[in-house]
Amino acid sequence: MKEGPDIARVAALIGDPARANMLTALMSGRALTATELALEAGVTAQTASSHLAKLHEGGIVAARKQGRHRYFTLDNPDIVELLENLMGIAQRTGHNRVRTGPKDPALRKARICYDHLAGEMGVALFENLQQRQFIVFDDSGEMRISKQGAAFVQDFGLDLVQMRQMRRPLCRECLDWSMRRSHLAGALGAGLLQRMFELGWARKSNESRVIDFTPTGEKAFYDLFAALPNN
Amino acid sequence: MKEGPDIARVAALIGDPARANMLTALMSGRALTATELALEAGVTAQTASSHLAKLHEGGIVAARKQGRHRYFTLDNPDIVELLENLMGIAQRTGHNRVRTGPKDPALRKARICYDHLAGEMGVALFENLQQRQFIVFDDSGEMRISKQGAAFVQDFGLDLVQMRQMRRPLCRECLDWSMRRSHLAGALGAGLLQRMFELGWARKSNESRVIDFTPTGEKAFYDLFAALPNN
DNA sequence: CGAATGTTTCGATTAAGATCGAATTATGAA
DNA sequence: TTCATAATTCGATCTTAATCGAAACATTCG
Repeated sequence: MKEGPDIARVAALIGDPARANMLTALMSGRALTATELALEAGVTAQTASSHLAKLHEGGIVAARKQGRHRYFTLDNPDIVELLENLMGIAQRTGHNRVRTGPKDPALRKARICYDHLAGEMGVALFENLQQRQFIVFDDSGEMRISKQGAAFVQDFGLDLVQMRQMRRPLCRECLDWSMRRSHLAGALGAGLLQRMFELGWARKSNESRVIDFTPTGEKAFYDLFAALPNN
Repeated sequence: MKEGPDIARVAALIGDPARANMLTALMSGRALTATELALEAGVTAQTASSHLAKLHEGGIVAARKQGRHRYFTLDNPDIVELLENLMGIAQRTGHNRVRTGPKDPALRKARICYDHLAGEMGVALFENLQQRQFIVFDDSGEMRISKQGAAFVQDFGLDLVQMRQMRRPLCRECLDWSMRRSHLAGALGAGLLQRMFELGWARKSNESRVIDFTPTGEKAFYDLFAALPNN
């Protein structure tokens, strides 16, 4: 009865509402200070400090001191994956009283999921890339980028060679809890969003996970990522 | 501060030690009764009943009534994935006082991880398949089975065509918490273990997650899965 | 230096929920 | 039917930990 790693320890750390709120906020991929996280979680700074100490001790978040601030981030990619996983299950098993998407329409439309695009636009992007067979599933059911897809994203300005050298998988599916459909994660998902920022199509909102697209940026997005296969 | 799915709800369900023990036991892939789970968790039947009601209500476990027993299983593959994920993190972030593997040597050697082989033999299997390039990582970093690999497993007696029709991915890596290295999960991992049972190489232990190999079975296993690439 | 801001420590309070004994319901066996 | 076993419900107890006020500590700025 006492074999194996102590999953209760880790799960309990995430299982407190205040801490879960903090972790959700950190899914924005941004480093946040203790005070910001306190605000996000709806608790006082003292309480937040205690929670953050626990999360840090437990290896869930990493802390970095800078001046009189302490910045926190999620400690490891597998933590991100765990939280994504949790969100999917929480969404699926949540009582029906819960609305199918976030209250905030902007959040539902485009938000950051750690470092890639989620929400309606994220799902649209993913499904378009699939339709055009830029992303395909091979025999073993694994997702990968096709030759045409590689050409397409390089044309868009991504350095595929460099991205392939990262230990992180290039293509990964991530269940979108607001849409209940998949969007693109992995190095490719992150790279595409990064490039959209560079092109000035969009920028991160400062106080939430919303991604703000400029009108021109949004038009360019749909021009490029809503094209049909046979165009 | 209150956006998105309620991950705290799910995490808190897993975060209680008694419930975590039950879920770990269910990772054996076997359907267990309430009493068995009570024993496993080290609590009385009343307490277990209350926990199981919560897990069921929360969509974590599925219940099936049979006679005067109630059998419980993990409700969904993504729950299994979540637990595997949690085990990996719990192992990685666990304090060093924790030994690097399970106490029970048999458990460390070969155990069931939901429906596939884990432990030393699981890791050996996975690494051998990789060495012989039966399992390869393609450009996008995704794992898949090679042509030679497909021939090999079909020769072993698996029906690849049927396995590919399952929605479940064929090859998946699963971090082995006792070895801190990967073993093979997914439909292929499950199929291989299944076939080993059929061949009489091994059988599930009745009261733990240990997989008992017969002497002949173990020899056959190492003969087949410890061969070098150039043999 | 002193003032302001960010963070942590300490201590006391309080709320949530894990636990079990006793009793109850359900099913199968004799 | 009667008995035994499995599972649940109820009620009471008790432990854990979340919370915040007050105060201390750290760092930057003027």
